[in-house]
Amino acid sequence: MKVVIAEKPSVARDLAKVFGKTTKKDGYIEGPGYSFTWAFGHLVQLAPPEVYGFKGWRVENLPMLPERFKLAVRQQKTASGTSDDPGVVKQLNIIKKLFDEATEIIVATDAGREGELIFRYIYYHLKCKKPFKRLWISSQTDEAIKNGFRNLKPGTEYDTLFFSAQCRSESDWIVGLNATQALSIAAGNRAVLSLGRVQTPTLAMICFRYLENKNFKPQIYFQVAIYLNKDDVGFRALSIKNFKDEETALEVLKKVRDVASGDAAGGLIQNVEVKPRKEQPPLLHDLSSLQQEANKRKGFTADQTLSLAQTLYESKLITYPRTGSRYIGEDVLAGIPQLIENLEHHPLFGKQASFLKTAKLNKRSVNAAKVTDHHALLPTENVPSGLSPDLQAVYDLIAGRMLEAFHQECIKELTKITIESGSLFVANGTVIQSPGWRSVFNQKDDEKEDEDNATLPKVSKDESLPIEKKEVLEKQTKPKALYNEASLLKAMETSGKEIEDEELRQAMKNSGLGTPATRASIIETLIKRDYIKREKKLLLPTEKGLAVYELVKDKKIAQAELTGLWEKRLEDIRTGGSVAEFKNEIREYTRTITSELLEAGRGLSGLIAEPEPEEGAVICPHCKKGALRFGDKAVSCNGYQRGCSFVIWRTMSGKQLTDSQIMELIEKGRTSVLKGFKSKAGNSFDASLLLADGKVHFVFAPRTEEAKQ
DNA sequence: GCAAGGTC
Repeated sequence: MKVVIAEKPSVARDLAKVFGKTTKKDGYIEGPGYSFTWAFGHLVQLAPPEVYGFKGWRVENLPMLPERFKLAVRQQKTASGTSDDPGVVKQLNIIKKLFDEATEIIVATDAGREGELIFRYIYYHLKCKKPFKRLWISSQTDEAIKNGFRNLKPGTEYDTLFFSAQCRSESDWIVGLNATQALSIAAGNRAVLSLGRVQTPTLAMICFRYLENKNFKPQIYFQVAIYLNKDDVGFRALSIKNFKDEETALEVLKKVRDVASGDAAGGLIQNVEVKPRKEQPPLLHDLSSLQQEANKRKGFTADQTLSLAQTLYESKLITYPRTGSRYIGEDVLAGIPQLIENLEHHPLFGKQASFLKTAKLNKRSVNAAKVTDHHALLPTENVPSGLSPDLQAVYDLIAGRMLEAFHQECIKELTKITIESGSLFVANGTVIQSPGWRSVFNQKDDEKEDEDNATLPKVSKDESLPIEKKEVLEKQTKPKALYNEASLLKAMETSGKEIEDEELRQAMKNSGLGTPATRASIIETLIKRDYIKREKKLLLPTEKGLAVYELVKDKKIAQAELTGLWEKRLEDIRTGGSVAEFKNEIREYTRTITSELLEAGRGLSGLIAEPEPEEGAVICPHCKKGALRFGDKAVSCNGYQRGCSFVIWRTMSGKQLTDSQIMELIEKGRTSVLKGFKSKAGNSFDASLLLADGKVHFVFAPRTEEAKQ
């Protein structure tokens, strides 16, 4: 029997379908001659530092540079700490059993670097030795799948891809964990001050923009506006020049031949320029553009949108959401007319669907070469009903975008009228002649220029019009806007470089910060660390975030370019370049940044405030701070983290345990230490949570002999 | 108690 392993259940199902009759089993699907199993993303990952004996967060451990990395089962967090995720363990056992029985292993994880890593980590963790073949497809249509199975590649052809993936993974571990511990320890170990290749440049972007905005000195300038009229259609024209001081503007104003100054038609039309402009429809959505749109229109956070999209995906209403491509291939295009027809009764854009059914489809979003692991977001053939408003909103953004993307161009007419009246003035106007794709949502332009006239009358050269009013306008230059989630996601895609052009932005994506699947969680991490906060729609740095930024802003770890540099090297490795060289450089860099941060981070200690104890929290009598909560089951003093040399204890019932009672429980083996450890010195503990007689006790005890005195 | 990456 051949065993096929996919990255996720949905792909395994798609593959199995092609082979005809299949039976669903626990954790895999059985078909004729094949079994199809799956992972759920990374089931196996790099082991945490403790596994190498790096206990606690201590200077002596740094830098942590494992010679050979170890793998561990993905962890889950529970009230009593972290442990192997039972769902993952179960699936790994199923995979192991299938691999053991297999005559051939076929790797069908996503066709990309991380897909390769997902499989290899599982394979090496299970100590499997069987050779494997690789299925490499970028589309899940029956034809593509069949073709892929006819053209399986030897697994070894992807060894260098694995090496590059492994380097990415290990380098993020080494740099991220060491930098995080170094900064946190230096600042007094009172809070986690995390740093990483992606999160720190992201924080830097937010802080830089915030400071730039705050320190912006607006320049005041003046413009002269005149108001003309023809056939009862009024419009406004502005002086071509801006003026630094009001006096000059007033002089220009004075020369304007308005009606009040006795000139019945003092505005001489010097020139009329009419230009048509075609506006292509937007591309189909990828996750990032969906998140941006949902943030702009509905105020959803990136994280909310991802989770709503995941729900729609699990309900089989939309295609795979964590895609980074905004294109589809010809094969998918074949199914689009049906998808459009399905929307005919949609209350918002049923009409447009009906129209599009008979129109020629715009092929701008069709480009198989730009489809990577997954194609752009589309609705599926299933028609939803009774969705919650939020789910419906996200569904509508995806379905509506599909209509837009295949719709016709929007044709606009740009008119520019130049008027002479003492000096030169210009009136701009935009008229939509054929809305095309814009009729789907009937949305105005994003950047509506306030200098534009909604309507302009027909005027001709050398005509003279009355000027009904004139005035001096005082204006200010504006700073760049603070980031919100939409603009931050956009900036992350292009490493902070501002690129308006959609296609150019697509091209830059490969060197962007993070991936579509991880950006939302990066933002959430920065919030969790108290580096940034949401204020209405804006993302603003906190004091802590700014302090960390100040400290690291000139270091490589805060530069978006670091990712670009790594990517270049990883690509070298994929094509056969030296792995050892890159690894050595990363280690060397880690040594440098670790010692720099240990030194520099000391300046932060005063800035990291203690969190206020929560309402009803247990207060440690020694350090007078609130104890940590483990769900509703347990609390524990976190004294050793904040320099309190005592760890305190209380049982659930309020009964105090003495040191000797604790020792007795441990010695009798009736207690298991869930967190921390007991030292050989007897009553010296690092433990904070004990289980005895099936009851949870919170035990606070002196950590060392010295502390007891 | 840490990274970034994947996905339920």
